[in-house]
Amino acid sequence: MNSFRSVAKHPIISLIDSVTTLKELKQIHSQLVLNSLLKNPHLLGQFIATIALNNPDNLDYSNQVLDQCDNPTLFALNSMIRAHSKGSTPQNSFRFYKKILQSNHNLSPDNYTFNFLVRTCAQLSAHGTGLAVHGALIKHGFEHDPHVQSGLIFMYTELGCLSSCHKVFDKIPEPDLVCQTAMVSACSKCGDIGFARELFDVMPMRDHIAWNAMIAGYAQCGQPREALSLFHLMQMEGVWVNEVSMVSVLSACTHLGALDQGRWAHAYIERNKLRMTVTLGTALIDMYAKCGNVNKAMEVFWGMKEKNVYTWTSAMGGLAMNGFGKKCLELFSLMKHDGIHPNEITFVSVLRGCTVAGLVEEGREHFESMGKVYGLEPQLEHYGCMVDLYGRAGHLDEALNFINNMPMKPHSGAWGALLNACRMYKNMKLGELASRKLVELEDKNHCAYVLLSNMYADNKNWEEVSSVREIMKARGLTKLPGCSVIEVGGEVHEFFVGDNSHPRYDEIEMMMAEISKRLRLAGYVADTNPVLFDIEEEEKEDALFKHSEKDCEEPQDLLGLS
DNA sequence: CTAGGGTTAG
Repeated sequence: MNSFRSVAKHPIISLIDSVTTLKELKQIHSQLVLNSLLKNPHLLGQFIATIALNNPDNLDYSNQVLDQCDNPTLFALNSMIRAHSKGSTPQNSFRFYKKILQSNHNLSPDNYTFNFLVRTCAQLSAHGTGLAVHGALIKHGFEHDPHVQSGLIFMYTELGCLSSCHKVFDKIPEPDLVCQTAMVSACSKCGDIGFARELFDVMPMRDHIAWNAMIAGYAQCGQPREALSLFHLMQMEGVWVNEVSMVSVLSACTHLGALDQGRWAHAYIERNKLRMTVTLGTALIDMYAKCGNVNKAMEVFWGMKEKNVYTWTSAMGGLAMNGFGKKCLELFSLMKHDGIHPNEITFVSVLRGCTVAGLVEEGREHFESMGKVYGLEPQLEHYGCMVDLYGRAGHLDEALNFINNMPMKPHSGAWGALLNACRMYKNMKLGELASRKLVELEDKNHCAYVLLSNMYADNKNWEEVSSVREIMKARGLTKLPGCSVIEVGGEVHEFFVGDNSHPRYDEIEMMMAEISKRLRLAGYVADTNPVLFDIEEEEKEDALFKHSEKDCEEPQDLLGLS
């Protein structure tokens, strides 16, 4: 009996798990070769699996080892497909699938092979290939393997193909918990949250992952209240809550602007000693920053031992959103210094930081660097940010020039940013052009009409104002009222413009008057320019005082950056 | 000796 046939890991293989450097790995490799241990195909398979799965983002070495071997086992090849499906080069999975098919040692793909391959297709969003793999696995008879089935549902979810998810799911006579949860997730991610909930409600057994999937579904599809109420139910039913649940809860609080509930969630995490994962920390930072407590967001940020590109991007975006442009850019430098590579979304935060700091030239340089230094292709969002950057700085011609030189068709975001800038700087001519373009792109967009009519109002051109209003009426558009949301004692209150329906409106109005008085005493003077046309001058100032955002200077030494 | 469902930044 060959001792290498035993099921247990060879001690040398176990050693690799603790190896971190390539140098050490090579030493172990040469030891194995010197002792002829790698001639044993099972040990070679274990070796390859271990080094590949430990470094899925750099598979050069395991590729080399495998290529030197002329009779790799199915286990070794499956491990290579698996590692590639998890890493940064999933397309290479297919090389090993071919090796299985072309093997002269009578290998044929098994259920593991297809499970990993399906994940590769999901990772690549490769629709055609996904269909081909689906066909191949049916041909090889693995259609009824539950692991493969849940993998297929996951793949079609990533491909955005809900009807295919249904086709797979409906063919399963008795779908298990995992397939059911995958289907709940598929429906909520592909836009059918109602059916997701129906499925969830009729599940005979629901574990904490099923609950997490349903709560995440609500949080992701813009129904944060439902997410929170389902979380409440989850606690009532005594289901195990973990850090994944809390990420969705925080995300729901963020979308509601519910700082008190967000604080409660933070306290809950600490009280129950949940693991502060990178994802959870990032969700906390995002919640605090977007609910307006940027200092607390940064406190969480600095307290995190491990940070990834999401964490940094989130903190930078939060700083920019709260008006701390320079701090945002300082953080960008620190992030690069820490060896974290920025991605497309990071640059959205960077460009916003430049915009709020008014750093036009620096913004342009960062934009240029995306392609030249980081190999990232600017997307529509980045072009929109650049128009905003030029526009808010008053460089309207450059903003227009930028739009005209975009390599793709300018979207409403670009024209909208220009229109907004035209109003800020009272450029009627350009403003008319921008709003015309905006209406061409989406003729049901209120913003174009409203901004344009406000511009005419600024100019006291009342005839044009009413003509825009007439057009809006003719096209069935009435202005959506602006809405502010505030949360008090766990209850969320909404206020629309001119809305006095709140039960405690009188008290609120008295308090607002008091705040306004103190603001005036403190020297705050309302800027009445960018305000709606149809109210009188004193009324305008009154309306402005009730608006919640006030421009303020960047406070110093607040954010632990200096 | 390998595998499946849930989480974060625009």
